[in-house]
Amino acid sequence: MQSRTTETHAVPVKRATLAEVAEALGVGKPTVSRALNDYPDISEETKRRVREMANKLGYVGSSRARQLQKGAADTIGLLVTAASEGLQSAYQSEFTGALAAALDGHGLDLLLHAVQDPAVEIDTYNRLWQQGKVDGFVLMRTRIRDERINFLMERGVPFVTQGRSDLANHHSWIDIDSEEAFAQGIEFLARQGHRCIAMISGDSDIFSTSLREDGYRAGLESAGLPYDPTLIVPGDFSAACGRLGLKQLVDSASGVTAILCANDATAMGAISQAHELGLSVPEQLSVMGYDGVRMAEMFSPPLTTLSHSAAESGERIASMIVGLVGGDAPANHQILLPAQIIERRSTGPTAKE
Amino acid sequence: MQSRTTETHAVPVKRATLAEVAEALGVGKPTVSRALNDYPDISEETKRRVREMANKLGYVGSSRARQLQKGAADTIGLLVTAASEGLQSAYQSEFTGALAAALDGHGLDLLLHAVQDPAVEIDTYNRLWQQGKVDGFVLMRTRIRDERINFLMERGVPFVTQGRSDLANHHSWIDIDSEEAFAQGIEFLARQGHRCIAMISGDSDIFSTSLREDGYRAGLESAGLPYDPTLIVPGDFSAACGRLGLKQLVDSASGVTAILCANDATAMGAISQAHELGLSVPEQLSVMGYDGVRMAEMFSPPLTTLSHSAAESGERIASMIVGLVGGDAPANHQILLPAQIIERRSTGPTAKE
DNA sequence: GACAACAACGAAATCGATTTCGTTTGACTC
DNA sequence: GAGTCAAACGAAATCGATTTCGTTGTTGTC
Repeated sequence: MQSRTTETHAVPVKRATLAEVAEALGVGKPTVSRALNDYPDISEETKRRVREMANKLGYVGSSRARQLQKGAADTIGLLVTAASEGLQSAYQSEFTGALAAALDGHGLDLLLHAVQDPAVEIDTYNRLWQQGKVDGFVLMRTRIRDERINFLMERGVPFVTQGRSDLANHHSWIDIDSEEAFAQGIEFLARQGHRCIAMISGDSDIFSTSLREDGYRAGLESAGLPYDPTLIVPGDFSAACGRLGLKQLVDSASGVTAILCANDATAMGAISQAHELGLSVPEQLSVMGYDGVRMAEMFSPPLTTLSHSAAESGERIASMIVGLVGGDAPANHQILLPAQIIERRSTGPTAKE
Repeated sequence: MQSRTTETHAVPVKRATLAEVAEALGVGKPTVSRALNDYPDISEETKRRVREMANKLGYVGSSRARQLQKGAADTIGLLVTAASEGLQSAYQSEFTGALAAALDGHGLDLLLHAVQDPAVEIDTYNRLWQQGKVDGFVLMRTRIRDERINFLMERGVPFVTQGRSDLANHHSWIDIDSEEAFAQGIEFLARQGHRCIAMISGDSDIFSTSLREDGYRAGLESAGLPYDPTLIVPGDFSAACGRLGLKQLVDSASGVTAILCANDATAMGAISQAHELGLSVPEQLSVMGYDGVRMAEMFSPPLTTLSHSAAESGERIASMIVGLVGGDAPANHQILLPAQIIERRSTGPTAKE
């Protein structure tokens, strides 16, 4: 590693204030403020002059002062936890990007905070809210008995979750109908002739995990296949657990010919391990993922997956949180989006061995 | 899609103010403020009482008011552009997560903004700065003649770039010694017997791209291999360009036996395409990536790559921007970090055909 | 011509914490 | 006991925009 220093030549440029614009124009501050905010009691002529001068002086209102007075930060908070891999997770980062883009469309900024120690998670939500740095939150990966939700609801903090929760009827959320999606995934595999289909699941404390497992069971049932609890192997949405899970399934010689994974990362890990064990996908083993992250398409083999749009989720959540913060939406709003199968080459008809 | 609404039961809890704490204690506001900020001219006894009461009242200072008075936002801005795939890029999202975590350690928050239209990119930097929403910026993916750098330098806005630039001597940056890394990558491949090594490169307007190509050439030279310009195929750091690039190299029947890609995403795309064309990796073709993203390990085959730590880059950039913003560091600071080869299974000795 | 009604704009208060500049109290000196 | 000095604390100003509440002119009406 090399490291060095050089001189800096920065010449700070001071920012123009509203008072300066007012003085330059020989009018009062309220006039400038209202003209810029397009109030009806300012004449068109004055508004024009004010806008012109503001422009000329390169005036951009201080959001600090504005926030203090108006009580709004025009910022939404998003906390990612190391435990859920944070932005390491492809889906979560795609969603985060989409959310940031969508919020921008509403004039809001996104405050991203990495929570390292789970013990201070709630404190961080509290601090950001109390400090007035954010007007509300977006929560990813809702958990079973999610204390964040209780905490925020208790103090009336606006928030929208990506994923349902135990208290789903009492707050705003957006979610993918993963139960239905997993059921369809199983039926799809069954139609291809698979009789013994396993699932590598997600963290047991994530709310959505049980929904996905329910879908797995429902799919099995509607396909007329027996349900064997040992065929659901626990995981944590990581690629690593996909490797482990696959090895375990193969070692147990359960006769599995297809595996539906809790998400794409896990599916990729499973495939990677399968290759390592000399199993070819999909000839000897079909693997299906969930989420439809972009990388899935570039995987080898390209991943068959239950896809849903991070962009759409992001946009809808943005609208919802804007409504909540703005107070236009006194009631909670809940949206369930469907996922759809994208068939690629990690799945195929079962081999006749 | 389903959508519904339910009633909300939120009971807003008002936040305690400094004045309230002062009154509850029967002391003046300045006393509370200074006690909480641990000023020396407040007696220990008073500090204790103030802290106690503040705690009891659940007082958390409004950062809005604090910002207005102190002129600092305790927030660093990071803009991701759609053009550079933003958080779609595994490396960029890993880095972003690491940066957020590191900033947290310094008591700063990260403001993430997605720039959709390149035309308003500079405006956005300007707005965030003028509004006082951020104290400084971190720039990713520096470009050749990067106007963001000129803009920020001109107005004395604190910033640190991840990647050098034309003005590298005049601002703070952190970068990976990609030239050296690529040279070593080529030498590594050459040692395995490869004589015809291609490169799938990155966007030509990204500063680092030329460095990587220089490294490629330097490696060729030190390995005593001839340089053929047609063996550098242009790309854009995406997986898609990896697919295209590989196809092009194969079609041209150039006799290439190894490919060094501009980053891991491109390498994965290339491998995926190779498989599709019936080429086995690494038996018939070796592919090496750059960055060392976590997914690379789970790929099939696991990717040999020139790895460097996003976490370390994030931490160092955080320290640098903190220094700049705090003014402790009047001079620029520049750090060059090394990358190292992680040999996995996407590379191997050249086949004797 | 007196008075209501309205349009257009300003002075001053406000948001909540920090800072500047004193003031008070007590200890200590000679 | 007057005078010095430091420790401990407060009143008021400050940051910059917004809001409240008037205050000016103007127009319109009878």
